[in-house]
Amino acid sequence: MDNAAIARLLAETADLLEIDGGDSFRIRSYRRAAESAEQSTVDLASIANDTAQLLEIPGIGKGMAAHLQSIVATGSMPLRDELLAKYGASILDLLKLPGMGPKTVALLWDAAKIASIDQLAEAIDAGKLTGLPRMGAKQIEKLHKGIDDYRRSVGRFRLDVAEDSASRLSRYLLQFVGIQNVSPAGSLRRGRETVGDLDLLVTGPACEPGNTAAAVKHVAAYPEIHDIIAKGENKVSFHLGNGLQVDVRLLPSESYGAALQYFTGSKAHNVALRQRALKMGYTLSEWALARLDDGSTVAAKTEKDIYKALHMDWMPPEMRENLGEIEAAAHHKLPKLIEASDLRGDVHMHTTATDGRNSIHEMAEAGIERGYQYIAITDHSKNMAMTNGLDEKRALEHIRRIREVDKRMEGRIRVFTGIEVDILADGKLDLDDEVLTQMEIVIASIHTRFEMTRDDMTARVIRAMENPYTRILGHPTGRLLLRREPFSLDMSAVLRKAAELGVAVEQNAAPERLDLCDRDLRLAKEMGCKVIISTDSHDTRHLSKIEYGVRQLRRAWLGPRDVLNTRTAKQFLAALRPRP
DNA sequence: GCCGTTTTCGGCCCGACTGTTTTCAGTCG
Repeated sequence: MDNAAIARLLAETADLLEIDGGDSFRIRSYRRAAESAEQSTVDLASIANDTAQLLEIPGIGKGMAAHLQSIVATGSMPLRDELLAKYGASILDLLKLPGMGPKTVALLWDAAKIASIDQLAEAIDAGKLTGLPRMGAKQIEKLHKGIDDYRRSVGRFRLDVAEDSASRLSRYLLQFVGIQNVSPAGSLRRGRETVGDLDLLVTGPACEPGNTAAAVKHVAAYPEIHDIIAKGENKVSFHLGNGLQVDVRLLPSESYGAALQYFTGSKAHNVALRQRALKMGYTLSEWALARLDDGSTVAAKTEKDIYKALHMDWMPPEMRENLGEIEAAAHHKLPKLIEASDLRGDVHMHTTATDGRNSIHEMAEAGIERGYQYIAITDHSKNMAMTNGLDEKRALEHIRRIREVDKRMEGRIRVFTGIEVDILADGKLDLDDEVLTQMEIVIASIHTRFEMTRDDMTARVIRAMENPYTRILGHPTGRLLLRREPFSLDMSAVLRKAAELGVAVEQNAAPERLDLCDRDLRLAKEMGCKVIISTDSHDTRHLSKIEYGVRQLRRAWLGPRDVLNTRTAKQFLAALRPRP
């Protein structure tokens, strides 16, 4: 069991305890232990026997150490089992609905023994919720919508989760001598923000026709398999423990390119490509591009061969959505897409001054390690009380410390002073101008999800951008993938205004955020809106998550010139809206 | 349940917003 799985069990226990009405400080200690487990760089399972070593981890005391040992030994712990027996596992799904916290779950349980989303939906339809305390019409409507959103998202997985599963499985598959190559295809390869299932293409001597039995057996013996759906000569389908469906296909190497092309998709791209092939007297399948008349193979071994035979340039998978890439490739006019290595700086991150886990200096060193020429320290402002947000006085002290570190780096990296200010209900920022005027980078972000109309929400964001100190609009849509829908915002009005004012819009690269979807990004490019990409990192490790945001930019055909932080430090500052 | 001690127990990030309250509880960040 890895640390992440242990952390999940502990967090789950905390949720259950909360529903059960347990002591809030006790609950918090379970949460902290979960966080600690997740963050820890030592493999907990391997040191579980050594109690002394466990106790060295912050947030782990005698009780928690015993829990950990139980988890590693049995896969669970008595307290969790007890609570699960009482409520059932699916009661935890209820907490995923917006506006639904432990108290409300407990209320629903006490009043109507509701313990799952399906039961809640039934109860709403039957009108059983009316009359319950704190359950007015609005609240019920909110839950109803939340259930709809939830049901739309089940069965999909975030890109980073799928990628993680894919790379672990790949490592396992490659242990087999006859397997030489494993490539993810499908929406994972195209860099979609969420994926429905995993397509892995496998080649090597053990994958040649008539010779696959041993390789199939190896695939089916993968320890993380939950249940096998189908097992044939060339394909094994199964679910992983986390519910992700995986299709592993064994392919002869001579049709590898055709298969990779076919299984990468998208469907729309493939349909258009096959039409093109037909017009040229060919037929395209997962096995090969072949002549229509005599069936002889024209190309099959690599994707490049196939596109070339269709008189096209090879294109990155992120572009394959039939949104003009076929014509562009045929006219040899594909744009150059941005790459992570083009970026010269990351300008949104937090430190221990607020809710980050590393110091200014550590973040700077991590920036250097990534090859950056500059970073910006942008901690939270006072309205974010929970994060220990900075008030005016602390913000000024913090700037002084940032400048000190900047000086101490002696040009190895520039460290910009900055702040992530909160946008209040009326669109004002929560810090005084005297402080903001000291900052090189002012990111204005919405953190509170107000129940307001689309027009009011849009006006609020625009008002915040009209503040002359705002240089960047931070995580503009507030979405959390598979958990929370974006704000109700008129995105084209926001982007138009940003372009007009010269405010840069942030693509938040964290894989659970990816604020701007490809459509928003295309819109931003069309309108000449400045775009920056950043990680909103709370620790040094998170800086590498920039890759996920970059893939989203690539899906919208953005090149290095379309993104401000591909520029040098000086050029970057000059490209931002001028300070008042 | 953890931590840091005042070695035996008290403290443990807090403020804004919403809906249903007629003065506040619950959720969120």
